[in-house]
Amino acid sequence: MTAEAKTPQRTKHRTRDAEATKARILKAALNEFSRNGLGGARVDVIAEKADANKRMLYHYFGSKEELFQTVLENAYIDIRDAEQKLDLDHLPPKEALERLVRFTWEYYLKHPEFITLVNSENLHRAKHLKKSEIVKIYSRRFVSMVDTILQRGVASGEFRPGIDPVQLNITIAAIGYYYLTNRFTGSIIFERDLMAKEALEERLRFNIDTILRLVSA
Amino acid sequence: MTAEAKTPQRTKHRTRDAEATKARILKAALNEFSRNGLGGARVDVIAEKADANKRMLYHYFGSKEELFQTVLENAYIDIRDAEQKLDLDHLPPKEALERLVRFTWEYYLKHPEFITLVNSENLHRAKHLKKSEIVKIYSRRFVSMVDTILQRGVASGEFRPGIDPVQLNITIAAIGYYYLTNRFTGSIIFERDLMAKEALEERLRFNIDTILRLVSA
DNA sequence: CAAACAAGTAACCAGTTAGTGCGTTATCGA
DNA sequence: TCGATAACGCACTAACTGGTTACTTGTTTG
Repeated sequence: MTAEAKTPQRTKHRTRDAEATKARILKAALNEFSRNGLGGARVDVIAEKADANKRMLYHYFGSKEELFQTVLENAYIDIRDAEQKLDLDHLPPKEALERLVRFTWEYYLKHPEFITLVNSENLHRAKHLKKSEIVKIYSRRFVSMVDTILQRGVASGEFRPGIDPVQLNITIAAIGYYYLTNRFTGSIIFERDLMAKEALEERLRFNIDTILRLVSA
Repeated sequence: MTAEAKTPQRTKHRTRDAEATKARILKAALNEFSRNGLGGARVDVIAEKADANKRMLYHYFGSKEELFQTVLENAYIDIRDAEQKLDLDHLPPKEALERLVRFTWEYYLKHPEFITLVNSENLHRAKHLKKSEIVKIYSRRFVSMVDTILQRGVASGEFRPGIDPVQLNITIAAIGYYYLTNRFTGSIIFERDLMAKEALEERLRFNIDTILRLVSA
């Protein structure tokens, strides 16, 4: 099952490197948590995947839940950072919005772990995110991003006024997130492969269309 | 925590009733699975909540996974049945669509277990749903329902042609499902109580608007 | 009404789980 | 080079987990 997993040859003497070990544990934890959820993830498996001793995991992160919280925080920081880099303020409103819809879709597609992590966190009523101050700070910048696009669009007459940026934000996420998180049950119920190349492209086009129709004047 | 749980007084001699016991187990399982997911659910807890012996659970359902499959099947059958009862064919297309959006939203709101169950099933790559023939049959009727509305709307000139009923179906589900399944993380990130009465009403209005704008000619 | 069967129960088991106690070894500043 | 510190690892455990064994008790029917 994990034949190729122990990539770094298990030399008896690996040079000591706290940061590297931490990073390996974090990477393995992200993988295991996203694959099986917080409840289904196994601490022993994380340690093994990280080619680290379980004792190190507890030394650096304290407990399974604290490790989960760190992994979750990192995941949120990563997506928010990527969003900021989009630099939408220099684009015409319509193009900015289209680009955001496309980005959101492609990010979810490239990082299915993010979706699974968020699902797991909601199953636990966001108890870990509640404690995370850093995520709250990042979130504010994100919400105001869409707000700015919306305002510019209204000013130029392209968008209709009165749209709640939070509702728009949620909708942009929803139409991509739902499709991808429920891709397995969806493929059965709709009797088509939702993950086929053309199906994915069609969905992205549909989503851009949905959002533009929603905001158009 | 479960002070009032053992509602039926634990008389030493309860009259024997296989169907009632089965039903109690199923109800308790739905509760436990939706609260904690398949992995997080505990068989002992289900038995206790059902006020039944764990052996009965294995006698009637075989294993934890088979019990989960039954619970999941029942949940799908319930929502499909409710949808059929909407009787949308006798309504003008626009009203029919609005009613479907409203129904979907309210069903998710009333039955959060359904959402959690579906999430759990997707974490397991739909391995249980794959085996369920009955759900596939029910799904077909459901997809054709939206297709019919769409066709009637195009014929009357109210809707634009060329809309894929599957994409529309997915979108209707998505804008409600995402909001509700991520209500905990969402309330933190957007710094507002997404479950407040006015917030829910606003979201429903927004969703109806989104779908009508999407299909309008 | 007795025997056959189904419903129901308690105690138990083997494997797993998150978490630790304690000893070893590499690294680095003095 | 020495000794302090931090990285690392083995082996353990107490509690838990899904599943079972062996049994009792109620119900039905020839």
